[in-house]
Amino acid sequence: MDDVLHERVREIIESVPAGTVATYGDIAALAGAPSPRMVGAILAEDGHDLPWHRILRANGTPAPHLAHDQLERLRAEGVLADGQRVDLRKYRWKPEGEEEVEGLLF
DNA sequence: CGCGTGACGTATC
DNA sequence: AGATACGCCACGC
Repeated sequence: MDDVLHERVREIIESVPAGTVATYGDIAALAGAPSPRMVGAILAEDGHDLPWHRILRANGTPAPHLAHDQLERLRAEGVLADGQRVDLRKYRWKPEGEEEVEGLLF
């Protein structure tokens, strides 16, 4: 195994259902990542197969270079964004109990 | 081993 | 509302 963390992050992101979004910090916490930066780094490296468009920043705004594409993809899934910001309070993915327990304890 | 860089976060001004 | 500072950790040089 290259990196458990690597696999973990990918798994978490794949677990995010359509129409929902998660923040880098959430993914990092659920995956047990030391810092949210790793989430971005992993996505930049192996995020091609993952629904990266469902990952937003802490304030509900997507990455600068992807913002345009990201918001459009999200809109197609039912996640309406106010031109720039997404309603995290409404679309924020809430992890199911077993997922976080299984992940954190392992 | 130090330094810069990065799809980040929080605090502060 | 914007910009700045610091922390955080992996990766390349």
